[in-house]
Amino acid sequence: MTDFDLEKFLPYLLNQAAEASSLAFQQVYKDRYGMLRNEWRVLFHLGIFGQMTASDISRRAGLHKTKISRAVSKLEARRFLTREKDQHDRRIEHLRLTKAGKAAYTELRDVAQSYDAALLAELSAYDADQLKTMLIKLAGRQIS
Amino acid sequence: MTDFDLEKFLPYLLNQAAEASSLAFQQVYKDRYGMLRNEWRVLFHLGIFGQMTASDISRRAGLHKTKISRAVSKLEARRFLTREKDQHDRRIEHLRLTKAGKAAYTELRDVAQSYDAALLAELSAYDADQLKTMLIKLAGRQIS
DNA sequence: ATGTAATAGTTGAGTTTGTAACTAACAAGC
DNA sequence: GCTTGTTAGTTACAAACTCAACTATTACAT
Repeated sequence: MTDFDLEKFLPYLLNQAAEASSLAFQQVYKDRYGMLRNEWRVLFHLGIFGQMTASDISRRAGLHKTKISRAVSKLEARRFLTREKDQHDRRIEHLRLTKAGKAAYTELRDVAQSYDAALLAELSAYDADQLKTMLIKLAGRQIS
Repeated sequence: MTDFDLEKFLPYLLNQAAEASSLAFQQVYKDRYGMLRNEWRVLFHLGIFGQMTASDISRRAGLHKTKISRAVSKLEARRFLTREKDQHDRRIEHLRLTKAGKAAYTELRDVAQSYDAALLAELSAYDADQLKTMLIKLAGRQIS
């Protein structure tokens, strides 16, 4: 009956690794900031790139626009970001972190950095680099 | 503002890679068999290991028991598996694939195998092996 | 200018998931 | 025997996701 090694099937294995490696970080943004995964992602995009529109984030993160829309609403309600209508195209909203949003981002970014380092600690620097290169190759898509 | 490389943050990167690499396979089990992710996983566990209990699968797959419970119900409704109460401990149900379940498993397993091969085609055999070893290390968890 | 298509973003209905509480059966101590 | 605790599995309710439809605005073709 043992004819297929599920644990080595890449989509499965990647999911296991992704969930396991997200767990501890999730505790932080969830328990400490009451954020969801998509909210954290939006926060980081704005923290890193500054002003962006919802569509920009959607394209960059590979997240559906409804997820962005709801995440933005939540973050706005918590006063972590502000919206500003574009002067020339009034369909567009420019999003930007507030002071509180930036503070949250900075703190979470620091957590992320040390957490990432801890995750990679078991690997050699060379292996870590190889790993990320291969993962980037595998991630090379765009969902919608 | 560019002080953190989100695309190289391991939990994020792993999620992106996992989603991208699951996409095409998902089409198959979803569109062709109307299955969800957890149903597919349960099917595979039973296909590979033969008779198991829900708890066995839960421990092995790192899936919460409610997910297993629901997946098992669906698969049973579709006549892909049968339940049999244990003689000595009547809390326990032994799960087993039906003929139809085995057929579905076999077909999906073949799809999975060639899909996995296709995913890894861009990598050298050595790299592929390295990748899986590292992912297994990162996945070394147990969620509940 | 006017009709058609495309883009930005939101909303709603149905589905799936998460969390906790629940039933049922066994186990262990007294 | 009883009480208490543990394990197997299900269910209920709220939260989150999916997908399609919707509004508003801009772009483009005739």
